[in-house]
Amino acid sequence: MIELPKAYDFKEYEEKIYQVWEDKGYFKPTNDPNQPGHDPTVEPFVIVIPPPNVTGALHLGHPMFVTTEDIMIRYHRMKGEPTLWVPGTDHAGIATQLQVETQLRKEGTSREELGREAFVERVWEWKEKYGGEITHQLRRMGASCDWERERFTLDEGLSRAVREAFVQLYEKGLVYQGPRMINWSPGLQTAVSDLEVEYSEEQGTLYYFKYMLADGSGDFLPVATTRPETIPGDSGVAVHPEDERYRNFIGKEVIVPILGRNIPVIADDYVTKEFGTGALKITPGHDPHDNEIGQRHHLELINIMNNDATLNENAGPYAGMDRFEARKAIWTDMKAAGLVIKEEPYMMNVPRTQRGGEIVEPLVSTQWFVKMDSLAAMAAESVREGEITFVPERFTKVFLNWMDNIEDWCISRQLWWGHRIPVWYCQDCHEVIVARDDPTTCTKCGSAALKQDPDVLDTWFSSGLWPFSVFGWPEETPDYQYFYPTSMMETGYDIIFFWVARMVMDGLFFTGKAPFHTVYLHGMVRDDKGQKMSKTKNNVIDPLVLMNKYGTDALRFTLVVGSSPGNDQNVGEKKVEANRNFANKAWNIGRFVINAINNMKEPSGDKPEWTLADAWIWARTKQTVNSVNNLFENYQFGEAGKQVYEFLWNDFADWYLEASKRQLAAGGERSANTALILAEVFNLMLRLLHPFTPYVTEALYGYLKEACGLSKYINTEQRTWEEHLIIARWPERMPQEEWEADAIKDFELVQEIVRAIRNIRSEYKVEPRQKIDAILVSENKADMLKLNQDLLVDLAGINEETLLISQGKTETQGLTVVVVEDIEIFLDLSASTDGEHDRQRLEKELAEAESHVARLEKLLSSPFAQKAPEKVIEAEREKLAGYKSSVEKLRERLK
RNA sequence: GGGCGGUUAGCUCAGUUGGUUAGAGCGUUGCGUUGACAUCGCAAAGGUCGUAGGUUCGAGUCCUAUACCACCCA
Repeated sequence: MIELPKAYDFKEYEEKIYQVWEDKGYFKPTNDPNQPGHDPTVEPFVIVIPPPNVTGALHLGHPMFVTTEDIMIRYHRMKGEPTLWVPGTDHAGIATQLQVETQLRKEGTSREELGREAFVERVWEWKEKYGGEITHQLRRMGASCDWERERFTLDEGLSRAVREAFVQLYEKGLVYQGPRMINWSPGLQTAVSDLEVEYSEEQGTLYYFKYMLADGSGDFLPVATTRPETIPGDSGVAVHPEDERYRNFIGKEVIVPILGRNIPVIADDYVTKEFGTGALKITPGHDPHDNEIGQRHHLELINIMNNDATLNENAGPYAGMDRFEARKAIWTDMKAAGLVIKEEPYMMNVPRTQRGGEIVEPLVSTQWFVKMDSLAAMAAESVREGEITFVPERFTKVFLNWMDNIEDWCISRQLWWGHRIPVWYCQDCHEVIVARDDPTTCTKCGSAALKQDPDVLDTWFSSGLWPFSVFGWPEETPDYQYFYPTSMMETGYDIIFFWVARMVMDGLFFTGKAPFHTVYLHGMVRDDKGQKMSKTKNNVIDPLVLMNKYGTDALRFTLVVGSSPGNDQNVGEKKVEANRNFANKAWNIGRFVINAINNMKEPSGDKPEWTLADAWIWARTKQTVNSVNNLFENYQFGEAGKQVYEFLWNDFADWYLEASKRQLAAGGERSANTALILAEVFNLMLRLLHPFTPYVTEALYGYLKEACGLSKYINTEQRTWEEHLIIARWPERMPQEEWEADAIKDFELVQEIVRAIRNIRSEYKVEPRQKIDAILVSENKADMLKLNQDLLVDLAGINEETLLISQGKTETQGLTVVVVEDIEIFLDLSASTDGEHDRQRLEKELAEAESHVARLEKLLSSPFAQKAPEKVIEAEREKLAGYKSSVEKLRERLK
């Protein structure tokens, strides 16, 4: 006999269950292409994980994506499809390098002191030690991915893919090296891509000063800037060609303050006349817009900055100063020289690095770039052609807009941790060699004096290849052939450009195929007030804390239920607690069901009629199964989870379980059949719920299966009992049958009657235990109610001995009446009744019913009755009839 | 400047082919523990669905305008 404890203790189950799943190999795909008997025609469902970075800083975004992806994976696995979820992590160049550098600093050393080789070795050691942390947590979250296929972006195979990709791009002229304006991070000492720069609105100052004319006339052009330290790099001053104020300055020369160089005044309609003074200093070396203007007007490009953000010799007297120091110094000097007009406070957009947050310096530097226009065009076309669809759909536009306005991608990083750029420079003949395999001699002059480019590639360069590199590309492995292209890319909308865009471009370019057909983007997780979580706000919720306190299932359910795709999600501890309660509710429903099976009596052999409650719960079960299937097919997981929740709690537990108690006690076939229905409905619901809350459902399934197997009276052949729920068959749609609508309608009427009586009991403060005498009078429903009088007795606390259900008038003197449609319910509340109060209540009910009658009569005499579909009109007519008979009965009572 | 999302109960949010009394969780109020569940049950209060127009027999749902909030891109 199976007996469950009173409450679900997730700590007892989670780890064990995960271990069983993994040991049994359930995470591995069926129809494995590496095994004999593989059938290539069966389409698999495949997700490659958006690789979290190895630094392993866990946040709620992780359980968010794990839950969403795991739901899809478990659903497809239960549907019997070959299902594969490939896990892995990326090497996160900057983040990881920073971690290790911090560690080194604590040890009193540095990466420079260690040297490149020793440093990289240290990072690998670090990765071995801490890199498993994040994957360990993914397991805790219940991620059912195939750990034997786990990948890391710096693995040998993936590194080969990166090299292959680089070389191919180079050979096709899509990778080039050159001096271009990039974003330089002085603290990290590396270039970063445009996407890695974030702009923050910050209070700054707008400095107004004089650009003196070189002709000695004493005239000047007033110029405003937020960055006076870049003045030494100025090579022109621009005004709008139609600006009357400055028209006669165009073509003249002005003198760079302090440095005394002469530079031209040019006209360009980029200049906004209304901004500042309407005259713009042009620093082509240190501002992306100025750079463009500079190119248009062939202005000199002057680099005034060193890599550590100090000024260089081109800055004259300011050489050696830090950029912010120089800002003060030059302004002081200009004040002294009488060149300053004024300063005013100004909100400016400050570019900062995503990582570290220091101010990024735009400057011209020699870096490697990927030429994006042709790649982006391919990606955009693929999306426009519908080869890739977005869920929610609105992200299509975001994606296309980015693709249509793409800039070349700076892929070199001045880091040591990452994929080294496969480019060698011959020290003798200066030949540039780009190769798949490390060359030993120069291809041109044969010299062995080769030096590899010191830089590494942007981490995202390898992430873009991830959907196929994980399968062994460029090798045509069985995995690659079978599992690629994948099915689904699921990730947060914040990285649509980082990952999704690059994966699409790379997939199309390198494999000729879109890497997935669907992109599902989830929203950001915020705190319970809708604030972005951040360390500075101190509102970060640690998923581990939640999981330890409420269990994994509760957290998973919280993250996905009650939100819709692509929308941000507020998470507070209260919600997780509520869902922990739901897991416990499911547990206790299971306890009850299993207990019912344990106590089954030997059936008499007669075929039992189904009760109304039986018919109703089965009809509702089918509705739920069908609806959940629809919702899953439309990626509406939140709504699907909610419907199962509501079915289990409101229909199954609150009503059917209560109704079943007497049926179970009845013995014979009635009892046996009730136990079977309980078991079957619960079984189906466990299956629907499993993708959301895998642990508690798996535990319950095990007990249910065992209980059914132990019962002498359950023919276990009637249902397939798969060994574990994780691989149990998903409940497919069940066609609706004729009887269902009536069963639902009748049961709902019973529910209404029960609720009405409960309300009266509550209103009149009748003790819950006290049975009350009742008479029900109904012309049309008396027979149905008689059949189901047990329900009224049990659920509404009616005295079974005295209950009278009749079709016509009976003696009801002194009884309190409640009306539900055409049913009059007379209750003996003589102990607590109050004539006046009663009258008021009935008048209130009458008024309400009358207002409905009036409303519906008006509606049905309006054009609605001609134009609306017959089904809708009929429903309204029925309602009207119900209210009309209520009104009639109530009026009679009030006479 | 362009774009996207949001505005529904005290709070946080659902509400996907428009169907006519708008839902949940939490919170609040009242009652209740001898076998599924106090991690609970029963009941109650609480909403002119941002505003103004429009389409329609019918609008929280579609269209237009507008206000506010948030985000993305430049």
